[in-house]
Amino acid sequence: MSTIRLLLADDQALVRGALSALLSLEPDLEVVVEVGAGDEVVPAALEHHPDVALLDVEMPGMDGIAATAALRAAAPDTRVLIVTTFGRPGYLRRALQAGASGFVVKDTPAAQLADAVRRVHAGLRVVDPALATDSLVAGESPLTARETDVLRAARDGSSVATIAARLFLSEGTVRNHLSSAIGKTGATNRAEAVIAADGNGWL
Amino acid sequence: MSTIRLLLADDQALVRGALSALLSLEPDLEVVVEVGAGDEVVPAALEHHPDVALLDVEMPGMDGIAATAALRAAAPDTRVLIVTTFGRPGYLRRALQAGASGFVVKDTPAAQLADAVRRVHAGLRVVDPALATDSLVAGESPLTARETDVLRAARDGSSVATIAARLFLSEGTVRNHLSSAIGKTGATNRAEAVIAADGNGWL
DNA sequence: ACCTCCCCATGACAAGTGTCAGGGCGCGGT
DNA sequence: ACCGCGCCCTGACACTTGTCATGGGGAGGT
Repeated sequence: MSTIRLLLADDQALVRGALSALLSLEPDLEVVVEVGAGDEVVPAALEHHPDVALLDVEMPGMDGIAATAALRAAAPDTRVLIVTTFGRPGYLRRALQAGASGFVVKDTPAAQLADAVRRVHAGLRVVDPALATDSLVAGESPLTARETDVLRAARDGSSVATIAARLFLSEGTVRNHLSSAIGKTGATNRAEAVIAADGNGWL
Repeated sequence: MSTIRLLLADDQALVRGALSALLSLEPDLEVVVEVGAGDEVVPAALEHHPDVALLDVEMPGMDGIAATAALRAAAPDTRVLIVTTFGRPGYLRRALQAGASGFVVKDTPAAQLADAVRRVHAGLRVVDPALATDSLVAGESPLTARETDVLRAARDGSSVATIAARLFLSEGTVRNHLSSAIGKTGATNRAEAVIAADGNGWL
């Protein structure tokens, strides 16, 4: 049986190189290509035909979730394993919806990573069990599209006026959306709502 | 000449293991102990006498800066190389003040890490050049102790009343400190001030 | 002794924010 | 045809927030 060919995507070069070194210790695994941005994933996959792609969620250009969807469409034979820092419940759900076969957070023991890769390659699903339950309780985002937009625009501390200008809305509308989002997130406050929604991976 | 003995501290097990694998590829480097929390650094160092300690800044328990200071006091022969995700200017300055010999961000090429370790071991200082200039322009925190406290308490989106209660201050005083911090950070707004100060590593 | 800076506080005003009731438009499902 | 829901808007009200003037107390430097 031949080796499992891997694509590695992470924006931090040091982590990327380190993971590559770690995985290369396994005789049945081989890193065939490394990239540092989401939009390099598909071209690299088309050129090197990896069996499994390890993607970080936080990346410049295109994030790991979008890259997953793009990769599934362009190279359906390549399975996707998400490897990320943050165990945001929403990330897991969205990653699986986008077609990922596995989801591992970066504080799982190093020894398990190679196993996860092999399982994904074998067609199994790999999901952090603790995270899976969190994902169920947190569920899907209760926010409407517009509420999400407005909240996202509020992340940098912008005022209502600025948000309204950026989204071409009236200030009153922005405040209504914010108020509604605050209610849905159980916050009392714009800043709290942003933190809550972001923590659940809803933004 | 014998090998350089390394201590590795990072809260993400996967990254820790991966860095260990990467460094172990170098014949002159040897990872003798790995820890996942800041307060485990000193005990581990006392037991294993590493030549160089690689510390992450963001860690549970004690952060990498505090761990650096503690390590310098407890084991002066061990040199410290900070390896961190965020190139916050304030981090660099505070790390060097705490006695670190080097400062590397995680998106530097993997090949350079081993070099950085060797230089630190040789007694040289290793500092990301781009970061060094940023650190100069950003400089030291202009915030007073109290302003820092208040801003830190405001990070989670708390209201003035909550902050005041938590810090045993009057609401008016909290607002004065906030207003002053907003002015100093060039923000127009509490949320912006938090982001700006945090981005500079002042919190 | 004096000055400066930080700390804490008060009171008052203007601006920004969160909430609510109301109404119009469009879309999809019963 | 009707209803529910998301979206956009208005106007009004109460509350929070940011700013400013002002003042007292303490620590440190000249």
